[in-house]
Amino acid sequence: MTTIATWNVNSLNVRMPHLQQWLQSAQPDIVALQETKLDDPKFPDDVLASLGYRSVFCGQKTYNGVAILSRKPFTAECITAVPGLEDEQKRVIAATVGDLRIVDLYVVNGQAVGSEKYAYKLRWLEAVREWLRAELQAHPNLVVLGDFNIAPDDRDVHDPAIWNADSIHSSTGERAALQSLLALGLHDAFRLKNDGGGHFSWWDYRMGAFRRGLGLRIDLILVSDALKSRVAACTIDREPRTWERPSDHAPVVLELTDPYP
DNA sequence: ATGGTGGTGATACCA
Repeated sequence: MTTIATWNVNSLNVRMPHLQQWLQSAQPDIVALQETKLDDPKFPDDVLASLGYRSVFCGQKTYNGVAILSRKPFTAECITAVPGLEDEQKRVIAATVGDLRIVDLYVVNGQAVGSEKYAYKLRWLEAVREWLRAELQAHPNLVVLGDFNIAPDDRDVHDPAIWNADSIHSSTGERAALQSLLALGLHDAFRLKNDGGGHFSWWDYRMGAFRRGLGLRIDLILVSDALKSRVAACTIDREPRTWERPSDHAPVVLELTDPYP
């Protein structure tokens, strides 16, 4: 079995103790991180190495920043930008581990429907789609995971009246953009194993949202056609969200059976 | 009804 996780840590500086504790208890093979908020020289790759994880990372100060951790060696140079997209923001990293291609995304938040940041979100997702089209051609065993900042459908929001067609994270345009990624031949791994609503990966820090169960499922793991039959489980680990000074996101964990033979 | 919380870093900005 291979365990692959995604977690928006909202500052790796602050969350390093949480990450260490979680790595030790969950024992994932591969972890995609978002919002590390660290310049590359400050990335704690030595500490992670002492815990048994190699890392590749692409960060900046204060905002954004992504990384992939792996117990097994990376077997190709990593990519840290969307080909052909002009973008200062460090939001993507792709790496290869064994027979798996891993693409880690920190999708643009988008602020509000109709804003400039919303337009940037949709433009960015279009460029990512064209990149993923090429990645799929080159790497049939593709996992695309991260903070998508999009709740795929109404089961993925606590209140569809609040999170509606005009709200950021659930708008018609964002959901269409996500569907066009899936149309490349990708599958929302969580939905391969769970049908119901009320499963969330993010809760606002404000108004006791976590305690009251008011969340969204916006952290996703997508798998290619070739990997679909290897998905054994996909779960959201809410426990780290209960810890003191938590990230506002919970880790999402995919379990893949090993290829036969 | 606005502000409610948190990270960064020193003041607003982003989420």
